[in-house]
Amino acid sequence: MDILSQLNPAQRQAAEAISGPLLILAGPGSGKTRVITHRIAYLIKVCGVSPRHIMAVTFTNKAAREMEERLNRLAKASVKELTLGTFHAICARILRQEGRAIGITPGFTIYGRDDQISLLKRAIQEVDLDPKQYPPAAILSAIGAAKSQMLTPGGYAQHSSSYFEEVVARVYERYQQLLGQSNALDFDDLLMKAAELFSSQPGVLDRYQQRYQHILVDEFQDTNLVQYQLIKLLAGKHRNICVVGDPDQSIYSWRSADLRNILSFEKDYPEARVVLLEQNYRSTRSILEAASGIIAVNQQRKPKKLWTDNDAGEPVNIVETYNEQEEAQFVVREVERLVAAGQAKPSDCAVMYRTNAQSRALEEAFIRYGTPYRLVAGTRFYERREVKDIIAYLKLIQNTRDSVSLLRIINIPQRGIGDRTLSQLTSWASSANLSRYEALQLLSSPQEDKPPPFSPHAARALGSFYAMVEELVVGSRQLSLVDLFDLVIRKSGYREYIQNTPDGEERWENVLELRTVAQQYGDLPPGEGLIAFLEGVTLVSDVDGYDESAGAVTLITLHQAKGLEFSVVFIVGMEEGVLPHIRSFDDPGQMEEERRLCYVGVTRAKSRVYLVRAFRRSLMGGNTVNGPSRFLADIPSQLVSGVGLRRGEESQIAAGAYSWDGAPASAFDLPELKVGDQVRHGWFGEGVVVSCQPVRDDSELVVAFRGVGVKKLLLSFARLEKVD
DNA sequence: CGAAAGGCTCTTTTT
DNA sequence: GAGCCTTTCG
Repeated sequence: MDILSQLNPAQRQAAEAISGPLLILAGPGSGKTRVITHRIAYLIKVCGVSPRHIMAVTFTNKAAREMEERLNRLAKASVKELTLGTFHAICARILRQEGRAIGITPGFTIYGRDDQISLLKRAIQEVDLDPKQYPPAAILSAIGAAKSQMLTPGGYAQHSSSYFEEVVARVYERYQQLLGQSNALDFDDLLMKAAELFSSQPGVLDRYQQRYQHILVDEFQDTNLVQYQLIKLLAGKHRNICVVGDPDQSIYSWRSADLRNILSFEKDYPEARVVLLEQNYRSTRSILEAASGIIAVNQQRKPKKLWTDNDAGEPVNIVETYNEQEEAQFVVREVERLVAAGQAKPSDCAVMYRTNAQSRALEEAFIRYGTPYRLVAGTRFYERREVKDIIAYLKLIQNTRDSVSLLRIINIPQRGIGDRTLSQLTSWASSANLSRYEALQLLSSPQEDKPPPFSPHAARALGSFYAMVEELVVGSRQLSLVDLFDLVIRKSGYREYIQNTPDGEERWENVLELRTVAQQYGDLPPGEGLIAFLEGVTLVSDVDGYDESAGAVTLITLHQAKGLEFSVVFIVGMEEGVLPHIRSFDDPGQMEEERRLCYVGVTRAKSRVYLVRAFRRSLMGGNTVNGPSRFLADIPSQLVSGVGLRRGEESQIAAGAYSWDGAPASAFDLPELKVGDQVRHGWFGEGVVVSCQPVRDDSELVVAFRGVGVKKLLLSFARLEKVD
């Protein structure tokens, strides 16, 4: 049987070139995932390579899971021994195994973004800086950038060339100390320490080089320097390294992803073969050409010629609405229309946006219309207070030095351990050179040479907290994860506590949902289950939970949409300041990235694309009027059809293509209106003009409609009729 | 010590 | 509009 028989010639070439370095430049929809899975299956089934000797790195856990499923089907062999996962997950595994060699305890805790921020706040305070003047988020991103270039605090300090960087250097150093005291590694440490391990321990490196005869990296355009170094080290012996990417889909530069990795690849591996995958199997020709029009404007790119055998399909729809509510309403109604016409199922449709905040208006509309939807990220399940609390308990049990978790829950539920007691504990512990938890331990044992500073009341509270955690720690050694979970709830009194807060029942439900997650680790031995669970909940990404079979419309950020595909794609917020985002305006490089983001969105679509913008949008409380996104102008006009466009743009519309609120689509003469005039609206009925404000080249009206209420409308858009 | 109220600052994207 | 922090009061 020929595993590769289903591939086109270029794909086949990419799958077969198993020895030596290989760079696959894969356009959107070109069957990239297909190539990777077939390549691995080919390695295993045809070339007889043991899965043990293969490492495949994906961008998300979900991608890893899917690849595993596909391989199980394709190779019909156990791929259990395959090393498959994200850089972070793979590095965490390696460090638990080998970290001792560079002073890392196997039971380390992984700090995610929120933990990082909270530890960073403390670090900033401890070097006597004001967290208000130096926002933790800004410092965190500087430290992250440093770590992605493998700069230690010392190394960073040497390079620092501005006052801010000197500040960062000081904070960075303290922050690393605090991490060490907590026996914790942050996200970026996972990569950096793994690279450090391999650079400093030739013996360890040698073993791993021996093992990984074949290495594959997906989404290579979004790797950063540490990640590049890691694979360079690992592939150093066999040099069978295959990287797959598309420079036009590089959208993570803010996370230190570096497109230069693709250039470096050809330099570091001069013998590398390059395969281009240019045939698109996903999209209609109109969609592909529209996307090409958008991306072609970028200067920093190699032109490439994507093509497809698919039909031209429908034009790309450009839609203007008045505000984000109407934008959302348009989306929902259009979905309903497509569904009713039998042209799509809800699950075929996705709504994409630049920022998470945009999902709110959409959600409200979906709820109001009763149309099923699924929000990919936003749920942010693991960011909920109650979920974080329980996880903090479990983290503390697993690693009692974890100061972030300890401080989070030491007084939740309230145990009478207030700020004062806490700062006493902190200074007492640090003067004795102990972790806070060790200090608690000392407090409850009789031999004290340093008298603890606490009031009897506080001492009792601390003592009973310590006793509780100790009991939980003991439990963790013998109980299954779920039993431990229940013990935590019982001993802490968390259920009663959370149920008495606002939205208590809903919060409790979330705790139970977390419990269900914990159940999935039931077959692991006690300690291992806990570590695996904690690692799982820390390294999850939002798309990981995304289930395409849910039968609902998908609401998703453009970033998360990378790698997915849908029949029908709505991109909302096609406005200057939103997409492209305002923060990219003064940086041409960032602007190019916004353009790539738009390109990623459009190329997710198989058959229909709607680019929707709102004339007015509320942003952070305020209101803004945004012009249409510059990207819209870069789509060849013959590929476009407009809906609900304002006057002056109507010429582009295929006449009568769409009338989305039942208003007569032909009434384009703008009536001259003044306060007090009677008007009729196709939707709201009759009303009276309350105010009339000029906005740009237009007028914004406030109209009181009989039996409907007061509405704000845009003159050119509302299609009002004057009633005499 | 803790709850409640008021004031402040941000809001890009995320493994 | 929300979350976070500080202040204030009981």
